[in-house]
Amino acid sequence: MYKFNEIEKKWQKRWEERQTFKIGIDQTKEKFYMLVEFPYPSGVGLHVGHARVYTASDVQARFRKARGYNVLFPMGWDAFGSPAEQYAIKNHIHPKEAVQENIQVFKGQMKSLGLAIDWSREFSTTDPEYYKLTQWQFLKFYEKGLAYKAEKEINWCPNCKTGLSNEDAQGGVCERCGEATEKKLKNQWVLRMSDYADKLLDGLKDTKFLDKVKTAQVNWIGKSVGATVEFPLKEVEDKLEVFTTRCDTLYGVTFMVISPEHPYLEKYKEQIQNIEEIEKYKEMARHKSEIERTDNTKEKTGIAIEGLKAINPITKKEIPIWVSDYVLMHYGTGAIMAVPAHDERDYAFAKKFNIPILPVIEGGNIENEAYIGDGVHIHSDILDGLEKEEAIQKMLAYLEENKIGKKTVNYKLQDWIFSRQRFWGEPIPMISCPKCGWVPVKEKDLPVVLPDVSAYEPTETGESPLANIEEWVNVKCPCCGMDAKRETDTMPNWAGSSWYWLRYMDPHNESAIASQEALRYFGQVDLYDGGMEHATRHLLYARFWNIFLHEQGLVPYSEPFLKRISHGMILGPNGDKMSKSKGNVVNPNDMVREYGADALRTYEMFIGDYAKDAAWNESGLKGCFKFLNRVWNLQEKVNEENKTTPSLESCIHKTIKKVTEDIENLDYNTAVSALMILLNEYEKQESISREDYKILLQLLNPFAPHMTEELAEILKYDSEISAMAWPSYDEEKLVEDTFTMVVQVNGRVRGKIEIDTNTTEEEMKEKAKQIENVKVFIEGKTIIKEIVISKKLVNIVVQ
RNA sequence: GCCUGAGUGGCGAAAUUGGUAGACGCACAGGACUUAAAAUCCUGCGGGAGUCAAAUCCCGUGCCGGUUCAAGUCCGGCCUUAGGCACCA
Repeated sequence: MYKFNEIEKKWQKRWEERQTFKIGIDQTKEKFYMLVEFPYPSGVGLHVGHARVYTASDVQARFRKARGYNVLFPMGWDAFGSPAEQYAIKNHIHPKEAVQENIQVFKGQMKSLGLAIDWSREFSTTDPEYYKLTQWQFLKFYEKGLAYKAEKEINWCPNCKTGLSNEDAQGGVCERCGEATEKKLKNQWVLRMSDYADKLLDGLKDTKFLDKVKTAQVNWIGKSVGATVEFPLKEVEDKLEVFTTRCDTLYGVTFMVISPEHPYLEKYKEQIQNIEEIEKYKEMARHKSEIERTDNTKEKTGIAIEGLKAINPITKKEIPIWVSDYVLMHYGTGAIMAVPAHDERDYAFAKKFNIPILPVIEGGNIENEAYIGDGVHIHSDILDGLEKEEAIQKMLAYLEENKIGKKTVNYKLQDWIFSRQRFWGEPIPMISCPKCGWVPVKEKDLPVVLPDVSAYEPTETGESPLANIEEWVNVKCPCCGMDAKRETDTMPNWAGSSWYWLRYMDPHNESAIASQEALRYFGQVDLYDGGMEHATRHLLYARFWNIFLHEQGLVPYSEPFLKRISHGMILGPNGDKMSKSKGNVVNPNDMVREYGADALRTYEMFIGDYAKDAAWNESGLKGCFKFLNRVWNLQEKVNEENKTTPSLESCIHKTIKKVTEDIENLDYNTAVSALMILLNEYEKQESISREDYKILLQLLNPFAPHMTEELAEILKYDSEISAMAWPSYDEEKLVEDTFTMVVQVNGRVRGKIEIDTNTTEEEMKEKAKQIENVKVFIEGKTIIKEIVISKKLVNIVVQ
C-alpha cells in the first residue's frame, strides 16, 4: 500500500516551494483561463461538494497545461456580505477577523487537495486595495449617469433589515433568510441596468453558455414587444398611458386598471370621489407580502375609481378605471387596458365585478372563459377580418399616424438596487452636501475604508449601522468644503464579484483594474464553472458590469465569459441535500486523512455525470483508493523497454483518445473508467514497458497528481509529469486486427464470431451463414434481405 | 400554467451517425491465501425457462402506440421527477 500521506505532503510542499503553478504573461503560448466561482469563506469550511468543483477545475487546468497552454487558474475570496457578518455577530468578533480565520481554513483545505492554483494571484474582495477599485468603478458608473439615487419601492427584508434587488428577492422571498419580503419606499442607489437589457440579450449570441443558462437569462430579461397607447381622461386634461402587446384588441377594451401605487391616485385625489376607500385599499396592498400579491390563484380584488374616467382613443367610448393590485407598478406603465374577452386575468376581474365582456376575436366561448387563442378579428371596424399579426401592424400604423400611441419594447429586467443597509460591504463613495447635493469622493481619497467599530448589527430604523458612527459619517464636502455627510449604505455583495476575474489577470496593479497588456493577453474566461443559482444574478450583474467597462474602453472584450457550465451537487448518502442540521455533511479533511487527496479526487470525478447531482458513497471512494493502489503496485511489473508493448498499442491509443476527449467534454467519469480499463489490460500482462506505464501515469495525473508524480520519480523518467506534454494518439493505431461480428436474423442476435478486420462484406455474409445457431433460424426459409454493416454486423431477414 | 432537462440491474452509472443494452465501479455470493481477521487475488452476478453443467430460448432501458431489417437512441400521445419562470399586460 502506498503512503499517500507522506507523498501528498511532499509534492504539495514541492509545488509551493518551486511555484510550479505560478504563471505570467507569455506571448509565445496560447492562454487558457479556467475560472471557478470564488467561494464565500463561511465558518463551516469546505465540504465534498466544493471539493468536486475545485477538483474538476483542477483536472481541466492540469490537462490544458499539459497540452501546451499557459493556464490561468486563480483563486480568491468573496468575503463581503451577510453570512460573514452574521458569523461575526454570533461569535462576537469583527467580520474582518472572522473572514481572515475562515480564509485560512478554506485555503488549507484547498491546498490539501493539491490544487494547481497560482496562489500569488490570491485576493479577497474585502481587501481595501481591492474594494478601492470596486469603489472607483462605482464612480465610473456615476460619472456616466448610470448610478443614481432614487426614492423607490424596493424589496425589504424585515428579518435582515435591508433592501434587496429584484434578483435577490425572487419569488418574494429573501435570498438570505427565506423571509417573505415587503415593499418599502426607500431612497436607494440604483444602477441603470435596464438600459443594457438589449445588450445583455444580444451578447448571449457571442457566448457558449449552456442552453438552460441562456434561457434563464432570456426569461429574466423578459423582452416583450408591444405598444404604448394613450387614453385621454374625461374629467381632466391628461392621458393615461398603458403598455400592451395586443394593441389589435383595442376595440375590446371595456375597462382600465391601474396599480395601487400609480401616481395618478395622488395627483387626482381631488377629483376622485371615493378616495378614502381607495387609500384603504392602497394600505392593504402595501402590507401584503409579495407572495400574497402575486399568487394568481387567489380571487381578484379592486375598486372602481369614481370621478375619473377614460376615453377609448379608437372608439371614443367612455370606460371606467379601476384600481387593483394585479397590476404591477414596476412593469410597463403601471396601468393596463383590460380586454376581458381575451385575457384570463381581465376575464376573472370582469366576471367578479360584472363588467361587460366584448369579444373582438373569433373563437372560443366567452360565456365560460377568455379566448386567448388566435383568430379573425370581429367587431373591430378597420381590423375586421384580419389575422393577429396583420391586425397588430395595422393598428400600430394607425396609432402612430394619429399620435395616440407607438411601438414600444418593454423589459422585465429592472434597474439594479445597489444599496444595502449593512455594515459589512463596500462603502458607497458618495458624500451628501446640503449645498452641492450628492458629490463623489475624490479619486485620490479612495478607498473609503470601513471604520473599526464594536457594533455592526443592523439597526431597527432601516439605516445602515455606519450611520451611527459620527466621526466617520461627518466629512467636509469635497466640492465646497462645508459640513457634509457620507453615504452610509454599502454595496451588495454582488459588487465585488462583478469584476474579480479581471483582477486575477494582474492582481497587484496599484493604478488600474489590471494592465491593458494583461487584459488583452488573458482576454475572456475560457471556461467558467459555477452554480445554477447564479444564472440570473451574478452572471447577469457580471456581464452588465463588463459590458459597461468595455464601453468605457477599460477592458478589451464586451462579454467576459466564453463558456459557462454548471455542476451538480454532492448529496448526502441518503440522497438528501447535505446540511449541518441533517448531520449528513461529509468533510473532505476526513476523507483526505483516511484515503488521501488523490483517491478523493478520483472518486469525485468518477461519481457520475459532472452536471448532475450525486449521492455520496464512501464505498465508491474505497473502490477508487483500491484502483490507485493497483496502479502503485503495478510498478513492480515495469520492464526496461522504452517502447509501447505491441499487444497493448491499440488499447493505449484508444485510451489516450478517450481520456483526452472526455476531459475536453467534461465527461470526467468515463475518463476515469477508461483508465480503469487500461489498468485491467496492463494487469493481464506478464510485464509492461516503461513507456506503457508512463502513458498511464500521464493520463491519470490530472486526477491523481501526487501519486503519479511520485511514481514518475521512482521510475526516473526524464521530467516531472507536470512538465511533460500530454500523450498523443495515432488514428491508425486505434484499429485492431480482429473484431466481433454480430449476426442477427430478423433483427435478433443469433451468433457472434471474432473475425479478421479486413474481411469483406461478401465474406462477412458467407461466414455469418456458416454459424450453427444462425443456420437453425434460416433453414427452410427464404432470405429476403441481407444487411451488412462493415466491421460490425450482418442482419439476415427471412420469411 | 409556461419553458428546459431527466427517467436504464440491488446501487452509482456506460452505450459515435439508430447497429452486441448494462462498459467501469460499488454492494453481494463462492473460492484462494491466513491460526484468524483485515488487505490482496480468482470466479460469478438484470429477470425467467432450460441443463449435472452447458448450449440455447423468452422477457427487459417510465407507460401506450408508430416508423425501421434493426429503437435506450427517431416520431406521436401520456405519466413521474428535478430545475427555471410565473397576475409581466
